[in-house]
Amino acid sequence: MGVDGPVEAPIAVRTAAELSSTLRLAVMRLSRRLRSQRSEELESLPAPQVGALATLVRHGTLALHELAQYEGVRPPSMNRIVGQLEERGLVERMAHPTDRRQVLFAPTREGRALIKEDRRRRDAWLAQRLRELTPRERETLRAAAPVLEKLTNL
Amino acid sequence: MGVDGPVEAPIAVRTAAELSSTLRLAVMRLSRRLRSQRSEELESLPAPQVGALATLVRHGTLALHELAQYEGVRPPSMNRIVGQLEERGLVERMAHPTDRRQVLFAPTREGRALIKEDRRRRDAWLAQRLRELTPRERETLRAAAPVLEKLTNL
DNA sequence: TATTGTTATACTCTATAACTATA
DNA sequence: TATAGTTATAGAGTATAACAATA
Repeated sequence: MGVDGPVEAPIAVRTAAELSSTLRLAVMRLSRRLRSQRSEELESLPAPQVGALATLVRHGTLALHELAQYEGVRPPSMNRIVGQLEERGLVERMAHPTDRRQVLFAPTREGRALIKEDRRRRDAWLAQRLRELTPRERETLRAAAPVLEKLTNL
Repeated sequence: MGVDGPVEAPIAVRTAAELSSTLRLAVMRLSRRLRSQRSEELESLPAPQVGALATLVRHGTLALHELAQYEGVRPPSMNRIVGQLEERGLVERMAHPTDRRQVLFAPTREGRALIKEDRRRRDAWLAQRLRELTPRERETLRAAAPVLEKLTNL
C-alpha cells in the first residue's frame, strides 16, 4: 500500500473535517437504505408499533411509562400503541411482581420472530451489497467495523 | 436469540454474516446518535418541515409534486408543509418559467443557513468522537469512508 | 403526597375526493 | 384528455387534563 493516496476512491478523505463530513453522510445514507428494507409483515405495521415492539425485544420487559420514555411518546399514546400490539398478539401484559400500579409488557414469541425476521432481511440486503465489493474493500470494512462500533459507545 | 452479543470486547469480525450484522448494528446506532444532534432552531421545527427544507436545500428548486414525491407524502400534505415553511420565511415560491401550472419552491437564505447549521452541529459532534479514537483507528476509518460511500450507491 | 396507568377530549397531520387552471 | 395545484372533509395519531388505584 503506497503513500500516494487512494487511486480509485471517489473522494480523497484527507482532513479531519473531511473525514467527519464524509463519514456522517455515508452513515446517514446507508442507514436510510437499511431502514427501507422492511420485511413485508412489518411493512403493514404502523411505525410506532414497530418501534415499541423492537424496543421490547431489545430490553425484554418494560413498564408502560418506561416504554413511553424510550419511544419518546406520552403514556396515553403508548397505552394505545401497546393495546394494538396486544390485539395482534405481538406483546403480552403481565403484573409487576411487587408494585401493583405498574403493568409490564413483554414481546410474545410471534413478536420476537417478527423483529428477528426483519433483522435477517436487512442483513441479507447488506450482505448482498458487500458481495458486490472487491475483496480489498471488504477487508477495509472488516477492519473498520469494530471502530464504528466503538464510536457508538463513546 | 434476541441477544445482541458481547459489547465490552469488540467482536472479531470473521465471517461474512458477522460483517453484515456488525456493520448494520453500528451504522444504525451511529445514525441514531447523529440524528439526535439537532440544532436548537431545528428542534422547534416539526419533522416534516425539516425534511422538506433539507430536500430543497439539497436539490435547489423543486415543483410541489416533485417535493411531495421525494418526501413520500401526497401533494395536499406537502402543500400544507411548504405553506408553513413559507410563513416562517424559510422557503419562497416562484412561478415556473414555461409551465404556468407548476409552482416552484426554493429555500431562502435563512432556510439554507438553518440546514447548514444543523449539518455543522452533527459534524462537530462526530469530529469530537473521532478525536477520542487512536490515530490508528482514525486511519482505519479514513480508509473505510470511501468504501461506505460506495456501498450507498450500489 | 407522589407515581402509574387509564379515560375523555382537543389538536395536528395526512390522505382521498372534488374542483380549477393549464398543457 | 392529462397534469399541477388547491380546497374540503374524514380518519389516524398524539398530547393535555382529569381520574382511579397503589406506593
